[in-house]
Amino acid sequence: MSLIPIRPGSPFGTQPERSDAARNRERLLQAARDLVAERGVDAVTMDMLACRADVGKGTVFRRFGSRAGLMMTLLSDAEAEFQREFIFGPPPLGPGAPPLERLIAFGEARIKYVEEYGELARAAAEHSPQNRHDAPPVVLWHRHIEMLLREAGLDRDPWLLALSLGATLDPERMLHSLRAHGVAPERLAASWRELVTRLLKDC
Amino acid sequence: MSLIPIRPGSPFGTQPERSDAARNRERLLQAARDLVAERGVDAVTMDMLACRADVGKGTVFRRFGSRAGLMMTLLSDAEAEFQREFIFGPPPLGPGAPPLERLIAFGEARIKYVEEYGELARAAAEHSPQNRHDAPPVVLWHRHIEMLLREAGLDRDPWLLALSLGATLDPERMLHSLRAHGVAPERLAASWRELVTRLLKDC
DNA sequence: ATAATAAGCGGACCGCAGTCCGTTTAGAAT
DNA sequence: ATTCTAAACGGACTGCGGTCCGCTTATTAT
Repeated sequence: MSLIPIRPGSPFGTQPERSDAARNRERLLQAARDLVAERGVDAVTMDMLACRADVGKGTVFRRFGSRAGLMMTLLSDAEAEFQREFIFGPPPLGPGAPPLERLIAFGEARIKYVEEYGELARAAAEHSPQNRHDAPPVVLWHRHIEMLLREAGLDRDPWLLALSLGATLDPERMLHSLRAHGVAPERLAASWRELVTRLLKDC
Repeated sequence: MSLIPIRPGSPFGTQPERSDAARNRERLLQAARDLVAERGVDAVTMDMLACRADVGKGTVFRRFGSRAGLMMTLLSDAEAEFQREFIFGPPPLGPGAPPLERLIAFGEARIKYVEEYGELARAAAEHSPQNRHDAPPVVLWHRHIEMLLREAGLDRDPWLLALSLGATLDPERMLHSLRAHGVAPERLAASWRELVTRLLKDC
């Protein structure tokens, strides 16, 4: 399902999960989606979730590891879809277009993603620089930007430059611009376009 | 003392703090510095601080408002010094040099700042997008970058562009590169130089 | 000196994320 | 069907940041 397996599911040799575990997982995911829908991401507590799903608290943490892990799980379908699009999808986001256009499209797609899932994404990164910067999806985005920079001929430490560009697209930061400062998404997109266009000029 | 008054001190008409309050503030700051020195920022808890300073927990929070507030207070001298340097100090960091050189110097200074105070700065921004992005010093850095961009002739939404550049210099992010990935500070500086140089080319 | 008062104080208390460990149970082996 | 065992479970417990509120005390006015 996800291109990068975010949670438990099924590495290879491992036997399938027990039936009660599967049932509880479904109950938990359903309850989590309901709670997020009716109260907002930030108001959902792990106790609340355990209670609503009618399981013990230990079960919640066994399943998701942490609050951030729960949020990642809730995001994983959207995340997988996003990954599919920029890896296999049609240009300009997917392969086929020149790198500058792909970069621009990548930024625009991220902005839309943050508009829709920003709160979840923020909660999925909270309380751990490790999760924030080295979670598999983040590393993948980073590598993708780095690859596009290389393709565009930017050979001076593209890894760090990709980190800088990634910082611009950070969910918390963009969310803050959008919500706290009322910046229009189109303006964010225009600024991103301007930024990468200038960066890649004459390479 | 600080150019931007970070904590309580003395707005104008307010009478000076009571003597016992002053004494407790000194005790708290001394205890906080000691604890940070001997156990590291992340290991210092508010209870621990209250206990070491021999005051009640309520007093700690009355003084600093939150853990982040405490860390900001511990940073305020270094922060004021940094502000002085890029506002009034000698070029290329201070006024007098061309904007590109000032930008480069600003990034370099921030990198040194993070090397020295990164953990404190990270802790000062934790648990609140509000504090992270709209704290007075952050706003000041942002304005400074924006001003330099304008001076350099970059007139397409310099406010948002400054936000992007600021994101690159974010303490948590740089700290993560430095510590978790072992990136040398000189490499960070070189990447920053490359980034802003390309951005300001042909303006 | 005494009284009045507001700032300051302390620590019990709360909510939340995350852990621990004794108990239950699904599913395999016989 | 019975036994076995490892996975799963549940909820009491811990640690931390942060709040609340009744008590204390420095300071000012009389």
